[in-house]
Amino acid sequence: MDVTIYEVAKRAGVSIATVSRALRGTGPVAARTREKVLKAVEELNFTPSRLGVSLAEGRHAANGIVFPDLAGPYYTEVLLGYEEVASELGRSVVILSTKGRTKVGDLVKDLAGRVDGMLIFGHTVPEPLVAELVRLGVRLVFVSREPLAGADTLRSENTASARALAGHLAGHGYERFAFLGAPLTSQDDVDQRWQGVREVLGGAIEAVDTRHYTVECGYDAALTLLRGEGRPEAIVCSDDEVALGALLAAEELGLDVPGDVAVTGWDDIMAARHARPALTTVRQPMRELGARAARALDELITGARDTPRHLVLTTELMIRSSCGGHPAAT
Amino acid sequence: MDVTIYEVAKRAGVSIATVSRALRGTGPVAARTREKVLKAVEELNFTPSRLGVSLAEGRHAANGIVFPDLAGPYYTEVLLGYEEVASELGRSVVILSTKGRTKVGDLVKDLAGRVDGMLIFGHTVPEPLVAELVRLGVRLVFVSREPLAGADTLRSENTASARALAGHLAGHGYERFAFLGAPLTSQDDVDQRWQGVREVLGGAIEAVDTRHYTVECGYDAALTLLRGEGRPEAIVCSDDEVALGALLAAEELGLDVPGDVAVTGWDDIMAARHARPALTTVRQPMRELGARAARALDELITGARDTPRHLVLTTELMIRSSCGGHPAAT
DNA sequence: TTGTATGCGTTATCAG
DNA sequence: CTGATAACGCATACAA
Repeated sequence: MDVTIYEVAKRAGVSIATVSRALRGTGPVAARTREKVLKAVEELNFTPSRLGVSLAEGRHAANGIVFPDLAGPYYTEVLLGYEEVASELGRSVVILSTKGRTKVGDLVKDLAGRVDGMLIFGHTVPEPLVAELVRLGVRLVFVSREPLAGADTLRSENTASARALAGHLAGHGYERFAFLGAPLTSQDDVDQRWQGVREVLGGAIEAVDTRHYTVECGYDAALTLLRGEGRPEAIVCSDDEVALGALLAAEELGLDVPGDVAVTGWDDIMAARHARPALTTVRQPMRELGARAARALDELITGARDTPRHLVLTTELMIRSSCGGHPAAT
Repeated sequence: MDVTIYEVAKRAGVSIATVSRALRGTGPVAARTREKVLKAVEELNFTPSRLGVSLAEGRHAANGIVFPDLAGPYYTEVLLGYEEVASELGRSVVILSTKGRTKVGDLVKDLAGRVDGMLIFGHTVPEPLVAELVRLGVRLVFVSREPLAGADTLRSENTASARALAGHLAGHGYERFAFLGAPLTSQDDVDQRWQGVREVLGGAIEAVDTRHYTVECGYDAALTLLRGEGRPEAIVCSDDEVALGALLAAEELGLDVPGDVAVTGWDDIMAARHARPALTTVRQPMRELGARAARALDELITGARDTPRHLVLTTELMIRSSCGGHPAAT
């Protein structure tokens, strides 16, 4: 990456303007001239400097994405959907993980200076900074967060799905429930799920903090829960990984699922279908969340749309065998 | 991101050179002058344009990473280790997934124009292009690949670990083995593992193609294998995910692990420890692979080192219960 | 159809 | 200590 447009121009015996035009087809160029240019480009192995192009075009042709971590399939899937569409649209993606990072603000601002817009997961970024970014005119799309002014938001439906799930479980005749999830910070996905099941189950369900959304944390919390007094008949988990942990805990204790205790997850990650018993869960279109975010960002950046949009994608209740009742196909 | 250094200079009543110096401490600036500049910067909320800085500095302060996919913990872990250290070194990371992508060459070249160097997994990029990148002077570090000239390579030890694993299994008295892995393309990690176990087990082990390194593929392949004639006594899997699939297949068929058939994995992903039975596997320092790659790249880029280095990280045999014999702690 | 000149936002050199 | 000014690499109005 050393040869510049000037060298190409000199070798082809034309001006840099002509080289530029010939390469990007942005203006009239005589067929013969084009050939000369192309030949020179070939011989010199010229590739326009991204920096030069971006500076002149006034755009980065890159999207950012900030996530807390990449543990588990959820963030990964969204990321892949995002990257795929971004790439399709000719945009690179620059990542930023905030896990264990101090000075997130500086990192996010730096990122903002490298991209034309970015996807931010939930409440990964402190609210004041979000406000500042909006004020600075950074194109933003939030995934898994409540709507806010000045940015797109995108999420999967939670409350109604949670109600449906709870209703299904109640239909099996269970009467003592537990909700296993990380700290229920307001406004995020998990909180909405909790609210949903609670609306249906009321006092029959109690929440248990798992600290994190991991198999390990789910396992630990479930172990304690299942060993204690008044073991619940059904455990509704905040996501599939926590649920997989619960499944392991049950097995560890020699409890049959769903015979002794029913377990449900959320997301429908690949492992959910393969778990024993197969996990009843709520399928959320993770990949699509990322893909849509990339498209939305593109609209915002190109100016195809200038008013924020708030979208909620629908989910699907996947009844499998871990919740008991009528056994279903996997 | 609209205010430029000129506006700051004007407001502070100084030249842009002084602003630049005041901000980066790259030259003498009177205390009083500095104050004025800082005040103007504050009031205008000025942040130097990344593009301008990069163009002038002649560096992107960014690293690239190209991977085939992000399915499973392996790539994700390496990526996280990479991003963490890169961030520590003040470098962003821009990603590129090649899965299902046509024109990988163009994408990789574009990426090369956006970063100061990049990490490439195994043989994700066609060899001719690798050669071209090397020729162009792009700083490269390959992870999980055999050494090549002009670039760093980094991998975990495979052959000896595989021999140790095979030896351990042989010590349990098994006599019929199967190796479950994706197509054994030459030179990559899995191939080395296969060679290793083969050296020890010889004709007693046969290879089975799983197409991909996923739980699903492992499950399918193991199901066929375990249903067939001459069921193996031990299945050595190319990685933990395939092994988890094998575990599920065994359970599906009502076979006890390790009673009826032993199963081993590779990588020691989190799920390996939580699997029932806990998976005997070879721990590979995935996170460190990424971290080291970032450091190596930094050395190459800053010029702290100019001759390629080829590193092999050591692994650790994790004997757990899925391989039979003496039961061990998890 | 082609060339000239300017802008894009910094950094850094070299005179004052 | 400070200020012009030349890079850096390209795109693009505007002229010719």
